[in-house]
Amino acid sequence: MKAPAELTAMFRASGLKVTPQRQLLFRLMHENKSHPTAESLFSVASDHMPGISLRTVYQTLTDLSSMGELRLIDVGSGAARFDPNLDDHHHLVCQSCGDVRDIYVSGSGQLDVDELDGFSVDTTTILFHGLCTPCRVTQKVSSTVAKPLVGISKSNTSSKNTTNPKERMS
Amino acid sequence: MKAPAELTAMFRASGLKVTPQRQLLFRLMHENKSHPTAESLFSVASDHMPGISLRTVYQTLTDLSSMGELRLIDVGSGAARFDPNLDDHHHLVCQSCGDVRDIYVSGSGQLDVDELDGFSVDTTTILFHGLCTPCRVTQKVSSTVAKPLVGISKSNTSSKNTTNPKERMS
DNA sequence: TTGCTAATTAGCAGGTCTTGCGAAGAAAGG
DNA sequence: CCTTTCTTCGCAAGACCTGCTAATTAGCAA
Repeated sequence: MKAPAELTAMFRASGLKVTPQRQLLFRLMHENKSHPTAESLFSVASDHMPGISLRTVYQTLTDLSSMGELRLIDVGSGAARFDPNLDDHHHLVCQSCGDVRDIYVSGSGQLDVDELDGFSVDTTTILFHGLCTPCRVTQKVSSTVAKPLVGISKSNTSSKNTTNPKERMS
Repeated sequence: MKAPAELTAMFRASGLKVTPQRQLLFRLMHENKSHPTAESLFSVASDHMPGISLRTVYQTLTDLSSMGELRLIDVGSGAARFDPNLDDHHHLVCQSCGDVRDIYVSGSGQLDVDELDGFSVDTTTILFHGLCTPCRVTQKVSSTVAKPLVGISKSNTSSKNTTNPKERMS
């Protein structure tokens, strides 16, 4: 994703307005490696700008995605995540803490596939599910934790961050 | 996924009861290649057993998943899909009709990954997004269809199948 | 600066998908 | 046939996301 100043220019060039809310979100997402959900970004944004609306966060993230400045990723944990890294890369997902990390995979473009017959592939997404180092070290083999279909739910309503989507921002 | 008779034995051996609802769902899922959602399976099940509850379908699919007889797949279209194919395989997802097909990928186990440092990979899921043959033939290049974050929504309430999750069952 | 107009924000209602809960019902086993 | 325990149904509720609209504001021009 481009730097805030460039995004500002791009937005104005497209007839879109650059509001303080958008500028804040540009800054918070720029080089953000935490793969935040809309909700977790909202939480951080609220610290900088109390009163900002979750709706606005969704709106801006969606706008940036459709401009190609953000990649939307779905790791199956319930809520969509947003990634400003536009390189060709994939993701590591910790099954314990839910953390998501970028990973570069060589040769993923020419995976050897059987019986494609007629299907034309546009994009390939690869998710590696496993345990990150902190979680692997901490945990004994806690066996099959019957996990619900949807992701680990957070019951924090716009307050501080809890566990799952770790944020490390300015 | 095992055959209905075997599942019946397994369930009883675990102290679980084998109800007509479960037997029907065992049959409907056995060798089912359509990757149904709970809702679409419910729709088909309702034709065979009017009055069956969507709740029961969810319950049984979840049970089968945690017994390892069904794989839960999330192609990012909003609703979870269930796959009785337990082979090591991946999925082709048509961006136009939403259809999901199994695909066998050789060498996906030893993808060349950079900087794994410490992360231990348990499972790898690969999604190929593109167009299936029917959709590719039909469509002109309909450009960027601004697609919502959540999947194509269906407003059919437990009636016949509409478009998205195609069912071809007994 | 002032004024205009189109874009944006906030907030809430509503939609989709899934799970929690409890009363009524049914499968297993004696 | 009876008892125990698990299931089913149906509804309420929760999580996530989008539609709608009145009030506000950015950007531009005079």
